[in-house]
Amino acid sequence: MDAATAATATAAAALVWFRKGLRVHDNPALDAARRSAARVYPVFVLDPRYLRSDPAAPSQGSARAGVARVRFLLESLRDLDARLRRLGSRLLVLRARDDVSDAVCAALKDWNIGKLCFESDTEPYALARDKRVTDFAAASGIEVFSPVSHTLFDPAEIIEKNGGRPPLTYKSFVATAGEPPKPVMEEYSELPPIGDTGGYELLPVPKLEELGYGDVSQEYIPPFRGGETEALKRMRESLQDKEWVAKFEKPKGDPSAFLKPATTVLSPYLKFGCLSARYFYHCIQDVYRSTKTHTKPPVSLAGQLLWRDFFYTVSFGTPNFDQMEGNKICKQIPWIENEELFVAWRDGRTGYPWIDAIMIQLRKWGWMHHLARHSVACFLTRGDLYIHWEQGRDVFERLLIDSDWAINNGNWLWLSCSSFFYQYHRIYSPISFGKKYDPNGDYIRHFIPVLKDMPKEYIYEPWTAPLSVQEKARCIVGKDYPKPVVDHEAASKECRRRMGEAYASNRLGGNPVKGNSSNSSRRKFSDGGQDVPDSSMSKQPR
DNA sequence: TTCTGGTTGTTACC
DNA sequence: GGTAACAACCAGAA
Repeated sequence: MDAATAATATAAAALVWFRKGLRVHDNPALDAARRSAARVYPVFVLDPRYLRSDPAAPSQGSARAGVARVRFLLESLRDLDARLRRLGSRLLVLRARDDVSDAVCAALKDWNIGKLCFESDTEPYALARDKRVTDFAAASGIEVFSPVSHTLFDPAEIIEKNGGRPPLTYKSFVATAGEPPKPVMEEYSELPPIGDTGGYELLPVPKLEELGYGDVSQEYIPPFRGGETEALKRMRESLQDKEWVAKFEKPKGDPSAFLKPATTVLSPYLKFGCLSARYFYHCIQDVYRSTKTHTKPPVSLAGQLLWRDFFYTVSFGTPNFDQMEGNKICKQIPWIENEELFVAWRDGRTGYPWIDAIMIQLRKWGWMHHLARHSVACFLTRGDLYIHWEQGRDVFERLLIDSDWAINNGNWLWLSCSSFFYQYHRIYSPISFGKKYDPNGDYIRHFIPVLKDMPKEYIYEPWTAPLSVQEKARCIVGKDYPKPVVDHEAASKECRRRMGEAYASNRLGGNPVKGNSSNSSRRKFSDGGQDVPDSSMSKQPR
């Protein structure tokens, strides 16, 4: 159903189910509810599976989310509640006993809801959850309105426009997508009141301390506060500097900048929907209209929002997108298993200060610059350790405050040269890449205090410092700070060799017996086989 | 079948 | 701050 039809339908009571989309502006689901019902119940359901403390997890938080992201979520909910209250409403925070969908269905029934409105969500977990609710609604005669408003475009529409498959390059995605719809930005001063909530106990948004994660050190508070209010303020501040916006080129940012990050840091707000991607996109276009020239996609600021939609679209149209096995766009690579090396990477103890500082920033802030993410992802996978990208993906997914299923998986596929990007001989140096931006090592000194007195000559390679220098800096390598877990020169060389081998066997792989070379120009999406290459391209068959 | 272009490598050299 | 060599990938277009 489109927005206009939704608006004309009337229902006595509507329930707006917030999940992502934690905002009032450009919120078509909320908009449809307020137009069509005399009473509107804005609901958020706390998911115990997402929030329950897990003492066995490698850092404070739940099994699925680190404390930084949980804090960001709670701040966002408090802000949403405050904004709804200014409109004469409030956020109804429910606690699911087990399954979130059960809690929603119960509320729909208990409050005699005639219309359910929620933002469409394309993640597999969300699709399964939402289907349980929409099935219940259909069986109960409850009208459902579920608009696309998390992304610029509707991923399903783009796939259809592209002939039933997702575009696999950014360029073809942009060509297919065209211009995004405009945001819904109508101002209004009040919402319909909430109705009778019966015997429901209405609790305020819980405090982080109430969730049982123990004492959360002040050290682990990221410098970004959650919520729509903060999102809009941050966006306006970023867009105020029109020259900066017009000249923005993503690959040129400084990954070591942390006091004033080189990007907008709006990603966590987009992740939770505190900021509408469409509103942001259109505000950027306004800035472009006021400047003589501006950068273009893929590197421009607007181009970054298109990247986001690109990954949403490919992830929606690719079965098993979040794993190697059964994923047709993913190279099959025999990654090695090495718990010791993996834990060293995860906990920021590789002995490479640039890598470790980034991983510590991740644990403390839940955010790092994009290129910093590249450095550590490359190091874990095809660059040095040759460990499975899914293991790194899990660490990022849990700890990042902007952790986003489609984008996180997409970037790990990219960085591990498993999909999208295939130039595996391009490897980030864990020494020179950071040094290029921050020769003094201020970033390292900030996140790894034990190295703060190491002279700049050695800060990226402390194991090369003479013992007298290490003693003077009160940092003995091997005691106060680890020795490198691998030799980058040798490890990266070996990784290149293995990647070459893996690629060759992917070309040979699939079903060389069944494969029909006369057919090979047609891309086969329906079976497991990849096209059979010209034998002169291949190494020895095995 | 062939060609082109691809957000974000490093080092050496000018 | 620019360029070439390094070794050589793929999807999409023609």
